[in-house]
Amino acid sequence: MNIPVNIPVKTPGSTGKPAAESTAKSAAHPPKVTIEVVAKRAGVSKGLVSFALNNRPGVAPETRVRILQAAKELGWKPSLRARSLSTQRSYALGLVIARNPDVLASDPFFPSFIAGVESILAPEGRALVLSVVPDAETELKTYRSLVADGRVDGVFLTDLRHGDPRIPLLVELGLPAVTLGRPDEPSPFPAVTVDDTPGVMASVAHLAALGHRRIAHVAGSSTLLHGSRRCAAFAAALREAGLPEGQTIETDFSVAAGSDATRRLLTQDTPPTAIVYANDPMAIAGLGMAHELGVRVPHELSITGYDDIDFCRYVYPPLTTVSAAPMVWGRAAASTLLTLMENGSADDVDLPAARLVIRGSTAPPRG
Amino acid sequence: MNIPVNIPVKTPGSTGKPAAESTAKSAAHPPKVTIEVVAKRAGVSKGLVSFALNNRPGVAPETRVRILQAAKELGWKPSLRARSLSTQRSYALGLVIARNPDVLASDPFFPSFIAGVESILAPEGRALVLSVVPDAETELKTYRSLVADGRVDGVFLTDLRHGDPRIPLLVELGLPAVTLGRPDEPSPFPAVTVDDTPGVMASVAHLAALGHRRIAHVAGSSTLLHGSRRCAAFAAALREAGLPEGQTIETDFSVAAGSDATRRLLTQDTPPTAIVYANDPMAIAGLGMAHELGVRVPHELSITGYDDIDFCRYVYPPLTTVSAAPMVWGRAAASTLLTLMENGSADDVDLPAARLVIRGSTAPPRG
DNA sequence: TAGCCTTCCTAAACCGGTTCAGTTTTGGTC
DNA sequence: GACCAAAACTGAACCGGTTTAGGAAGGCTA
Repeated sequence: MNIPVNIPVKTPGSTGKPAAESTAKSAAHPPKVTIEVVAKRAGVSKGLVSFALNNRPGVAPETRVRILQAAKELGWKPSLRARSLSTQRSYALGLVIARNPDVLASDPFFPSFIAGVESILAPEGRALVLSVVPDAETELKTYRSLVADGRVDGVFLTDLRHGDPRIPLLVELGLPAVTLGRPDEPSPFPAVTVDDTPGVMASVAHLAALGHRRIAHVAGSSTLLHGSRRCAAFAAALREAGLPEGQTIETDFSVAAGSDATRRLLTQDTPPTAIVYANDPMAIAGLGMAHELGVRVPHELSITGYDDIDFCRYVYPPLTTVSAAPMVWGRAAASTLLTLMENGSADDVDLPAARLVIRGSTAPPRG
Repeated sequence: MNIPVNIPVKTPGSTGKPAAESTAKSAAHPPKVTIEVVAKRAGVSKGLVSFALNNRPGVAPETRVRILQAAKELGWKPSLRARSLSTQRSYALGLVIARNPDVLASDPFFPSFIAGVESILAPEGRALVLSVVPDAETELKTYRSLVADGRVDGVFLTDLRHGDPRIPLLVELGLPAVTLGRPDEPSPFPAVTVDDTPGVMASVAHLAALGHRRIAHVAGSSTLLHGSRRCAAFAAALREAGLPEGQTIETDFSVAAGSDATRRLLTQDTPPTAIVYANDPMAIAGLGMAHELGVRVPHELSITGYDDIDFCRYVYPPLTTVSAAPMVWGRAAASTLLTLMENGSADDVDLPAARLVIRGSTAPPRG
């Protein structure tokens, strides 16, 4: 049953740490280049090398040049570990994700967000320490141990919740942070926000303009700030359009929940003619459920999502959705966090509001 | 346009590093608990505390107890940074992902894999350092700098390629690693594998049994080992079933490419009656394209995917696919890497072969 | 009682940077 | 030439552990 494909030459038990030697000409120990060696070469004390490196005042211009020259010749890079010990910093940032693995897997937000973060951190020589934990309790413990171990100098706070306990915790721990979105209580941390209200309102307005009167909402978890905010935006938009209150079903943002909610909505006596989903994965699941129930989209049911994930363009019909920009968000958050740590303060950043992208999943009702 | 929602009380510019003080009773400096303090309390030298902590021989049993007791009373945890400096280890593991952001975003493999990795690392006090880079060249540089900075003690090697340059690089750098899958050339590193051949072959066998004779393959990138292996398995399965060679289109695993490939296949004079996709996102895109072209699935076209991502169950018709188990993979890889670093060697692990999951997207042809 | 191991422990070096008190050099002013 | 301040630089302490050489105490053999 186990078909061997290209099994490499390897005697059992030979797997192991590769030998340290790399070049053939390694006669003795490859002499480690430390700040001492550089100092000697440049004919100065190691303290001065340190000064020159971190370009601080008090080093004569020509001496500085000589030192940097020596460092370059020797190929010296200061030891991050030694530097960490004396500066009490780790030159790394942290991201703790507390999510049900299923939800995490179907949500493309984080991969993109992280790609954005990395694009800023890498050139700065900062690393990203990632933790994925199963629940909120473990999450708090994780922050504590990240700080206790001095693993990170700052963190990204995503998936804000009402009265988020992480904010006082981080304050207590003295850990700088950036919040993705604005917390609903006083926070000392800079916030990077994308206003998602206009996008949701535009979705509803778009549906209303098409003639829909019974619009339902498959919402995300109301414990999450953006979940309840999108919910509020939905209700406000209905009022604004002069429509009656719509049905709302709260979910955990998972694909399975989106599917279930859709079934419940569509198997009623008077089903809605349009459904606004709080994220794309649920909308796609809803699309599947509609198919299964024989409800044609968009002719008998209009559907909108949120996020504009890659899939949207390629399901059928292509999904009308609201375009967020997680990569941009990641970049902004990383820049802000770096600024905060460097200057001791950073301004909030408001990214351009997410915009409605109209595709084929919405049409006038009973078309 | 910018609707303010719960803007917290905050004077501009007040954002900044939160004050370090946490408890009200912080009279003077909160006295840092170092190994010195513990040593003093236990009435021994700090060297001995170190010995006791790392339970090494040469400490009298009662003394050891006294030391550990003192440490507990003082709430002492050894400083990771200091320990890093003297042991030359970082107690962190690395994962470098080189992927087009689009592909990365639609592929739920990594989130799940990482969740699995974390479930093993966290209890061991190890952190995961994640890098997402745009291309293979940057990837190599990233490994170099991770080592140069001593950020990680070992790495996970995913998305193996033919004659993968990362393997000799890691050997040169002396960095322990675990490969996800077996490289096609000698490798000193332990491999954690899931044999994907049986799954692909089962897919084809299943389709052949249903009566399909024109089966096409939308393959992944052939530079990736698992891409070309699945391709080979596909061809082999056709031969085994006594079917003629099938059409194969190579892609980059992206949703867009899956959609395009499907259009090309279906708009031919004699289109296939079944398509085997190298991953689920492409299969789902293929499903969308089939709908768009008015080709009914599964009646006029059968479709199979690979990975069994969450979506599969919720699209319509639900997708027949091959179930991989990225979380289990993550766990196995993390365990193996830890073993390797502790013992200097670790055995290969063969995880149970991925299995075919039959759902609604496959049926006899021209039903 | 000397000689020799063990066992338990200490003191100090070490990892490789940063930082600061203080010394030497430089240059300007009267 | 004396005086002084600023600039340039050194030496040593420091971050907080690990590791090693070696010392003291105790037990065993001859």
